[in-house]
Amino acid sequence: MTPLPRSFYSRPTVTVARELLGSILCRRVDGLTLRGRIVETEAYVGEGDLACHARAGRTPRTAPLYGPPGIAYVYLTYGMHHLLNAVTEEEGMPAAVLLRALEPMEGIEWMEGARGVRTVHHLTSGPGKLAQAFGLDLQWNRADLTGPDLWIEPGSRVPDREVKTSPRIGCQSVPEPWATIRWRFYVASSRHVTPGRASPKLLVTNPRRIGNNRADKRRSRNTPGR
DNA sequence: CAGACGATTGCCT
DNA sequence: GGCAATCGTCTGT
Repeated sequence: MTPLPRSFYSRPTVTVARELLGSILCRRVDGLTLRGRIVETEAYVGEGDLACHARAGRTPRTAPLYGPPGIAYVYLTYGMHHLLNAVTEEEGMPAAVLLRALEPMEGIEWMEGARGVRTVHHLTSGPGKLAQAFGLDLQWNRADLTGPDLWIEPGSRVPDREVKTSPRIGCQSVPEPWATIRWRFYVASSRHVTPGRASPKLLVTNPRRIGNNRADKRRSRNTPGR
């Protein structure tokens, strides 16, 4: 099929994150094509976004974020998981869309071999899982997403009523408003979106009780800055 | 050059 | 729900 053109990525990152839902991530490998429908994404937008790696400016690791739109930004996290991003906006503007979940379509056996699992709903339901299922590692950093080895092609458009948003997963420790801005996009009806992790104890406090008990009131008196 | 830290996952109780 | 795994990258000495 025809890959999405570079101009697709050369737009506001939040728009690209929304529009990538329903598109198909593809890789040509071992004489076959892997395909998965994108059902979950997150936008990371520039040095001012304190959840974005570019918050520290241009470093050897973040350099691809400053590169041309339509290339891959792949990095290793927790020493073992690779995460795949599509670089967006014009060259020089560090921003990207993190691919968080796919629905496997083609090459499922190959993905199962790469993942070491056979349960299809655990194959690509997470950013680390989908990179592993597609055999992507640091060697794919800066790879051209307009093909011919790795590319994203148009799928069927996901209607607005199917698209939901939430804060980005794993960004709860960054300063506001970046922790709660709803820059995660996912297909509501998909069973392949990530379940997400339970929030840390202090953040799951019943909202009706925040600031409504003695301990909280004493705390706020003693530490007015918080 | 030592030390801290993840845009996560899977296994444990 | 808790927590360990594991290493590239960044920071500060």
